[in-house]
Amino acid sequence: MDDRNEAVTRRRKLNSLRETSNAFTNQFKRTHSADILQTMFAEKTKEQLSDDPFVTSVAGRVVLRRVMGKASFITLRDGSGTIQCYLRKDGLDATSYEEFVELSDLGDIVAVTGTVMRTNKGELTVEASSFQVLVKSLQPFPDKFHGIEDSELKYRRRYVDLIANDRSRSVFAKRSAIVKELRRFFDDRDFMEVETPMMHPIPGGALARPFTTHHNALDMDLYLRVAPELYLKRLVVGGFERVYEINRNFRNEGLSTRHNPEFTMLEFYQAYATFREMIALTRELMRQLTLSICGSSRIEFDGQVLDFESSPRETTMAEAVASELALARSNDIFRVEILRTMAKERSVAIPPGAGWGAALTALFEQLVEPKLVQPTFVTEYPIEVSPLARRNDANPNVADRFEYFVCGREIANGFSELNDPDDQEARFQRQSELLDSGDKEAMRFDSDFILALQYGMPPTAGEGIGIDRLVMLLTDRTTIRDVLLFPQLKRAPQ
RNA sequence: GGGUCGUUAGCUCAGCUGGUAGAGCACCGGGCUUUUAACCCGCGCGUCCUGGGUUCGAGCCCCAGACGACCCA
Repeated sequence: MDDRNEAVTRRRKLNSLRETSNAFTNQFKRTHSADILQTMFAEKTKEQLSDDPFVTSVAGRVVLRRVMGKASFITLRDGSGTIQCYLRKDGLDATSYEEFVELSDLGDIVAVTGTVMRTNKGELTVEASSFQVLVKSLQPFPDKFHGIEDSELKYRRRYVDLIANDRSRSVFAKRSAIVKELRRFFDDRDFMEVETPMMHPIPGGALARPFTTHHNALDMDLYLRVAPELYLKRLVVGGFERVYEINRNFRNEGLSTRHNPEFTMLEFYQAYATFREMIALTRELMRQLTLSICGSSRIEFDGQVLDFESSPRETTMAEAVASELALARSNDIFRVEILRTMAKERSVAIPPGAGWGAALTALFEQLVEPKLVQPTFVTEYPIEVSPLARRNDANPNVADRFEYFVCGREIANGFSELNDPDDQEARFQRQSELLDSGDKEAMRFDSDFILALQYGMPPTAGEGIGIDRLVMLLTDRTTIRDVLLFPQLKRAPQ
């Protein structure tokens, strides 16, 4: 029967509304948001409210609806929170109460004008003197208790998820707060926010496969950026000594609980600093962020308590891998044949042309990373896997670089920047050889960047922090899709 | 790319050994003027993801595919 089909009955109700009024009016003016009312009258008793009536106009989506014959309660949600409304047949004109009972539904956006009261159970409520449907919702409303559980529906129709699930709303509110807090942190330290190109003629700044596109008027292939790094360093050459950018990167890779093809990255660069200062800055940033966003520098993630107050652990990559492999002789960690043997024994895949550095890194990523639960800084990354980082003065095989891990996840990557144009040129050369031999993640030779370094870049340190993973950490979400408003999915069936 | 699990009413989910498809909420009808996931009575509204196959008979078994989740690479 059609009259049991909710979409049809809602459509019928809309038609009735169209007959008597402007069904999609924009003439209503609300005077208060839900949270303003809740704070204004938080301390007022039922008696105080009835002795001193306060008239208000509110509007929002009907998220709960309880009709009891000649009186009803609805809960409205607006952008700020919720407020209950009480509608009595005697308190409204007959047509308004009729419109409420017969033509409004869960999910409609409605307006209520009335006086603020408190119910017998103590809930702040607007007692309606007028009621109006502002927007008729034509789609059935999700389960009022369970909301939307189906992950596919959640991601494809995020708006429904946001309407139905408090948890989702709060994750994205927190995400916004985190980004705001990051800006404040860097602004307070005299960093300047900049925007650099998203479309690069030569992709660079990270070991990753880029997306390609084409500019018609210029008849020119372009790449969506994999990182802003090389442009930000050009700005440091130009004299902006502290810059940061929060923006999207694009990497043409698979999807997983930790990877989305487009993701948000914070990168910042500070002249006359070294990676040591970046480590200190990161530590302070994390302490402040956890405190302001989560209310404590001890937070829970995936069932584990993480401590951002105590001094973070620090280790070198070689130390970490050596201790994991329990090597008999300490020098073995520097011998690539030994590493290859150990990798084979533990079925760790080592890339074909890998030297010592790439082999060590592969072992590290697969054996050590997942075990770094408490905040940990890992230093002395091999030069082989660090084509843009400054060579260590004492050990030319490693870079003045660190990565920061929490709960087995890489949160940040920073280093003292390579500002020797000749060394950079040699590193690019090596990368383009790798590219030619089929490594799709290798970097391209960027001669304009070399030119920039030839003008002279002050000694500088820089760092990148993956915002999505940071948000996951601070909102206790184990999948990146839960912190992206519109995560990438396959094409919907049919 | 590989493995495992899932897809049943608008939503959340049951469905036995293969035998005419179920619940709660929502919807629809009735009652109810301070409710709180309101409650009470009545009503089950369906492309069982898609396409093949086996069978007298398939939501269930087999094959292929789509989408999703998790794990691995």
